[in-house]
Amino acid sequence: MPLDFGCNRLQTRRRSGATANGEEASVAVTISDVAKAAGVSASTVSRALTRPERVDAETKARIFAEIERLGYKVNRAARGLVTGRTSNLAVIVADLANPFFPDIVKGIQLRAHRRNLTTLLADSGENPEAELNLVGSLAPQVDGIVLCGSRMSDEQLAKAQQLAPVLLVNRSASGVPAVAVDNADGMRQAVRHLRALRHRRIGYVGGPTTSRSHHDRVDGARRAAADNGMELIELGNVEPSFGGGAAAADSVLLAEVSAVLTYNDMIAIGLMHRLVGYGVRVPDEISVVGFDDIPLAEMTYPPLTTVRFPRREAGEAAVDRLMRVLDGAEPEDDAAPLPTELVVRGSTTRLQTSPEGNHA
Amino acid sequence: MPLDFGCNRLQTRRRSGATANGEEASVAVTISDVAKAAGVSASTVSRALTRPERVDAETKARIFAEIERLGYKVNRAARGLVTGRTSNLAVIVADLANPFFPDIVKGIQLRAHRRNLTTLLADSGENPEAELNLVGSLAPQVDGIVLCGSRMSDEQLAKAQQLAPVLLVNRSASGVPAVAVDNADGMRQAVRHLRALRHRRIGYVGGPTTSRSHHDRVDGARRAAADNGMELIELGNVEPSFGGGAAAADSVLLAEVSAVLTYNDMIAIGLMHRLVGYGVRVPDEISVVGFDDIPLAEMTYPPLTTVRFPRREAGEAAVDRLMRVLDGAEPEDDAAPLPTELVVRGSTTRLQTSPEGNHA
DNA sequence: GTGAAAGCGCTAACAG
DNA sequence: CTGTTAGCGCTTTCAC
Repeated sequence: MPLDFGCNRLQTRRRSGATANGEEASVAVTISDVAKAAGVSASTVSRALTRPERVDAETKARIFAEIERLGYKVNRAARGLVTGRTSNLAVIVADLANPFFPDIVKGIQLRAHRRNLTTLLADSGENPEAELNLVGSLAPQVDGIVLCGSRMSDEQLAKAQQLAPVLLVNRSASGVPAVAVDNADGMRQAVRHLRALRHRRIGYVGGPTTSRSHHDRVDGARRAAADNGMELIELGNVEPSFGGGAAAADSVLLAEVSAVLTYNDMIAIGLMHRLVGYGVRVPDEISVVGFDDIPLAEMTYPPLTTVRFPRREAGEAAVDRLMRVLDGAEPEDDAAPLPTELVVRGSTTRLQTSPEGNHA
Repeated sequence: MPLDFGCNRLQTRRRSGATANGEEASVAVTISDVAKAAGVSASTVSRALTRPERVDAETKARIFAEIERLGYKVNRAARGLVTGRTSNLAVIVADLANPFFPDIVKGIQLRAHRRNLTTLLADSGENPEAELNLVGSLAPQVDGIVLCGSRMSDEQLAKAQQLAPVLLVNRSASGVPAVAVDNADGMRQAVRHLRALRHRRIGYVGGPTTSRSHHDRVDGARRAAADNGMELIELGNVEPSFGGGAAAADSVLLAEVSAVLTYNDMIAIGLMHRLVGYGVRVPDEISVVGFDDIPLAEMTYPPLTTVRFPRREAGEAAVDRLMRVLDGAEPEDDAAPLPTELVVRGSTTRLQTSPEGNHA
């Protein structure tokens, strides 16, 4: 654990004698500058900021006028020092470049901003150890940490929890608050969709077996297939990436299914890409369905039918939930999972009844 | 988990008697805890952390042992309060979901982490006003701000600069430090590539006219076309998005060019998508070249020939440069622009000499 | 080489 | 309703 050997010198930016007309005010106006200008004490200014109702309306007006004029901004670090609340929120994502995450982060920021929280973002590079280290170094500076797509083991997660209040997005572990998404239901919708399009024998290309959502998804698919009297051929597990999807193309073809479900969009896209390379026509010869509805999904050719994962909503829920936990709520009061939703685009089509019914 | 002793409000997380084997250590060990444990004063511990060479080796060893044992972490907010340095860096990006930005952010984080800086990330949603507001709210908490793809006007930028040291990535404005990328040279390489493939009459689909990089790119293309005796047909300007590219397809076809350069990859991808939809074969009937080399570029069919924009490097350079500025360097000492690099993939091909030389 | 003291900007009792 | 006081955790003179 690398210790921090502090920084060298360097000057703070300082105010430069805020003149009467406030033109000169350069930076770092403090609460006592405001107090002096408004002819009150620092505590009154502080109170005006934190408990406005306990301050005389007129005084308050004067204070806010000065705040405005001087361009005063509270120093959150100083405030945090005394309140014990940093008003900072850390977000750790597995890989920022993975199109799955940005919208979650945006959702988090949206809510955080609304609650006057600042977000510290870090990227673990899919590395569980790095992730835990990040938790360690971020923990002291934040009120809580949102882990998106955490790769940590349950033990590591437990350690992380000792360091700071933690909230999981799309992952679950007993005793750790989380925001869940209804993955199984998404798969159910996808299967039902294929059923409606007359498919009966379908494939499933799985994702990382270590991933909770993989299990939720495959279970959902199995159950739905059974419920609809369909045959589900499981085609193994691949990396949840473009390359992983491409690699699955042969198995898909070999399985002679008329449609294939995938763990996620990246797999679906890689798969379609390879299929197209083979000269297989999607969706005429084979329908494919993704999961997540990442932005890419509508840019492929044909556009991908997929299940929307409510990313922004999950991000928003994450900060709401985390704040509730900080305010003492039970981790157990598990809210209902966020709903998923099938998005039909061009990569699925109705199966012809006759086996050789496909003509270009 | 959150034990709330009678104390009405939130309690700070506190230590709970770190035992010899350090298992109990919960949180918030302070410098004086360490001092006490090591039998020295707080200032000595502080010194050991910030100026190790001024502390007796043996004492130091004892101190570090306790730091380790107790799991002490410096409270950066408290340190910042006295040093005037927050050790925080803000990054504001136009749109996190734009695949162009994540790698820049990663580069920034990499360097920031190495320098023991924490990154605060914010997304301006492409909105200049929101961006300025973010600068305002982030400024007091950071040592400097990196603006990636800033949408602010020069005036807004000037205001921002009053609030905190600012550094621009891939944008320039006089008096504002920036890390530049050699956009013009990238276009030169692209044009040269097409020339080598026998193309003579090529198109250029432009991006936002307000964007500096658009101008650099189109200028580079013009100059290179002239230098190589080629005809460059400018096909107007579109949104730098998938949709913008698709919208440009008709103009491209009408222009009867054998190859087309685009402002960026998203445009190129949208364009190819639409072209494929029309039944136009890429690259056999028309070659297309993107710019940026976003991850998507190698996932299209065919994979996109493009110019790599050194995003990670730009991010790294950004924090280096910003720190140098903070240490008093001149904003003018403009380093050389970062180099770009042509990446040849499948969307360009050699033009047949005979007009009807194309067979599938 | 080390400790004592002061204070960064702010909030939180507690008086008044 | 408002001012005074104390102190959050840390660094930094300044003595010793």
